[in-house]
Amino acid sequence: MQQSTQFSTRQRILGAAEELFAERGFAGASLRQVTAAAKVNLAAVNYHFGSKDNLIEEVFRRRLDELSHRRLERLAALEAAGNASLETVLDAFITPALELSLDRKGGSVFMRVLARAFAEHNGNLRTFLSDNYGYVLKDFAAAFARLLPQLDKDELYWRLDIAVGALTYAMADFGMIQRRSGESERTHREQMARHLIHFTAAGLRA
Amino acid sequence: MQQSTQFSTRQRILGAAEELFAERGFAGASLRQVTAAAKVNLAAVNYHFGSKDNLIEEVFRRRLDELSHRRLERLAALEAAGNASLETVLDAFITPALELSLDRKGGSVFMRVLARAFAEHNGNLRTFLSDNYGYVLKDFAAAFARLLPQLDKDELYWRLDIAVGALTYAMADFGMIQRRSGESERTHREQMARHLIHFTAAGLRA
DNA sequence: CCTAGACTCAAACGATTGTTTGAAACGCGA
DNA sequence: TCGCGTTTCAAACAATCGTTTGAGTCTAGG
Repeated sequence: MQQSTQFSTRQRILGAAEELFAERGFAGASLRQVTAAAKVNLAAVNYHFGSKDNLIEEVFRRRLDELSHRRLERLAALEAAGNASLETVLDAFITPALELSLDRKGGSVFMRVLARAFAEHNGNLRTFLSDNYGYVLKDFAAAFARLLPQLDKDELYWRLDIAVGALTYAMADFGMIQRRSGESERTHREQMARHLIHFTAAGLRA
Repeated sequence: MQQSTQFSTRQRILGAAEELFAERGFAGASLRQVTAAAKVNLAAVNYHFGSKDNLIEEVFRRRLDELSHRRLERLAALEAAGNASLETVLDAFITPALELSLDRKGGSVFMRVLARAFAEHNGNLRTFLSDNYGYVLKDFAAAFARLLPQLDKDELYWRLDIAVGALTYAMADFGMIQRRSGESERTHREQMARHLIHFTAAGLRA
């Protein structure tokens, strides 16, 4: 099924698809553009992934499997050490995403793709993400419920809903804030994570 | 240039385009789907709007002209009455959008389209919106700067960036919160606006 | 060396894309 | 009623879409 050279084609398609989906959307990026950017043959997509829809899902799977694991790992460590607070739990959610977007050349590419997925209000994609990675949000929601016992269930879910929105939007770098010249991408994103935790913790606590 | 019957075709195209853009994105919704939903001839789009790109811009213009006006109107009234606070200024920004999404059958349709526009990171659309409606955000930013004099410029812009993200995402109803059965669309959205103001004010103040 | 399976490739499939065309239908002022 | 500008219409344009095909190349195992 897989060989040594398979790394190349499969992985390059996923990388090119990720970037083009971020830039032009799922419908807006064609397989010809993807395969041209990846420098592979057009038919390679259907050979390795079966269809465009499967390719889209695989773009998410490649990142979200590890991202989800790291988030829950940090959350568990926090609870085990007994120093869970709004700030540390938010950090457990944000920092893995921050690292993911820092160890890649493009920066926040995948986070932008993820934000695009939220816009697909009804569709296979939302179902796919909810079915496969919904448990992560559920676990974090439970942690927040423990930290905010004074809020009733409705109140809590409203605030978490808004918090997820703020995180998604900010991590995707959709905002108007430009990186200051001389400031590195790393510094910029680390500052954003810091502000994001501060802002969101205050909103949840309010 | 315009006649009594022109209301029909032009306006029905805009309405159908708005709904299909919200549901499938700009690239994902074809002109044939739009004209079929609007029950007009395919060529009517290019006759009335010139091109698909122009149609997209017009979908925004139709709503944003009035929305921007109402937002600034409320903001000015607040400042004139001398009772500007974080909550009231946020209300001046949110309530007109709330009303817009309530007086239409589809609900939050246009707000979803607007959120899609933010995902088009580089493109004519971001430039178009920034050029034509950027002054609204600028005026509100100035109002917030007056209300938060203890924050330096950088700190303020970070927080506003995150706040805009939370507002955009929440108004587009991208979240996981489902309307409770028996609860009207109106009640649901009014509750959301209330929580949004509370959350965001706390985040800005933190 | 030879063969079987994994992989790549150019080419083509029918369907769909945005846009254009020219003629038909409409509606109002003269 | 006539005529003219506005609007609608079916049809077609070239281009591009996702997908399939079948022959080709490559490489590891016997």
